[in-house]
Amino acid sequence: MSDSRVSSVIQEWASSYPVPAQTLAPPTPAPSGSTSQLAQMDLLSYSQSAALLRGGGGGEDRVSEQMMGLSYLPYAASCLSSGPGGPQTLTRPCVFFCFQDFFLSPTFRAPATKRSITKDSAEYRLRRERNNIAVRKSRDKARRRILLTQQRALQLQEENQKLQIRIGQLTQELDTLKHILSQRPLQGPVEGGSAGSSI
Amino acid sequence: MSDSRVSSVIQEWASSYPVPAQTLAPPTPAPSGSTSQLAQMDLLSYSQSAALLRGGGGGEDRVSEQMMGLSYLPYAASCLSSGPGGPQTLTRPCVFFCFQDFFLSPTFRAPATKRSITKDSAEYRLRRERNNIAVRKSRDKARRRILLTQQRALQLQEENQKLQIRIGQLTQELDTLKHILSQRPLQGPVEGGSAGSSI
DNA sequence: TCAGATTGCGCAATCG
DNA sequence: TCGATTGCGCAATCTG
Repeated sequence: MSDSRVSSVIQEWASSYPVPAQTLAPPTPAPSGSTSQLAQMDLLSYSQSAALLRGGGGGEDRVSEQMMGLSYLPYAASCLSSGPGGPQTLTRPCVFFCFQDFFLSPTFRAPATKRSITKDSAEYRLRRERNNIAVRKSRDKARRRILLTQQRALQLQEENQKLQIRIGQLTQELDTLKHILSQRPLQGPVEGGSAGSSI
Repeated sequence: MSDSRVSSVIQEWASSYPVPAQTLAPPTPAPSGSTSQLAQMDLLSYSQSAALLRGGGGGEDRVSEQMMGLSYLPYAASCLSSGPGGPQTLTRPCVFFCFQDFFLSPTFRAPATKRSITKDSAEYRLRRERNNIAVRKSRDKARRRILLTQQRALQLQEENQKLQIRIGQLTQELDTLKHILSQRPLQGPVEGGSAGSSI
């Protein structure tokens, strides 16, 4: 059921020793043919692409537009996770490749916090459950946000129409008054009323 | 950005998300009931809740609001879907109930699509892969839609401010004209003499 | 009945 | 370290 992608050992190592992708991963994931589409995505570190996707509205649009037309095409097999039991293909092979010999050496000890991460462990289940709760919470939040935005757009549109109508009324009234004024000579010579025409 | 363009875009958007006006009202804060909140969700059939969630924006808001406080808590076991192999509880029993005798009768043959559904089968993998593609496509679409909605809301807000300013200008101009007219007798006072203020 | 489209969910990676 | 986000796959369901 669970599609574990990267072997847990490597996962531990990866999360424990975050290596700047741009420095250690001269990825160049062989942008040949079928894998090039994902390769583009990989050229951006997660933080970079995430920043584009989240904060920068325009940026998000740009990146999205680039991916939009192709992102739902089947992933290249090399980018897909292999079977749950089979050997895992790393998403960022370059990073791990360089150091896995060392980190997988017998002298290397995983940090204490990572030791108990086994799919069978209670620790793992606890973490998973906590994350699942966080995910549900986050998605609820997102749904509410989207809904509020939609409602706000609708309200703004309605208000917009009302304002347009109001402008039409005011304009017409203004025209009427201007017409009346144009028909009424300035006169006022009676008491020297200086009806200054300010308009 | 011209009004018409924004409006048309909004119209298009609104038509794809028809939200009854009354549902836009602020959601009622969910009557306090600890267990009733999830239960209420269950009382809605999938199609009903789906209709609310899709078409009725406000409805989704209501339902979501009710669940919001609890939805990210761990699901009760009874709320989880049964195992893939286990007997499925129909979400819309009313519909199928009426006909299940027929469809489950010996003379009824399970459709070909159901026969070959094994996780090992190529048919299964084919379907999964197609669905994965569809999912990616659908989510891309949703992302774009959300982005467009956000952008439209911003545009409408800006346009609204401009309209407000315009209304202020027109109102002031109107007041000025009215003032002028009030100061100016109804013309021809020389021979008419009846200078009645018409405004 | 069928195939694509949606949607809720869990997992893993990553962010903050 | 831990909750919050996000992309993804799965399964159930909807839709035309």
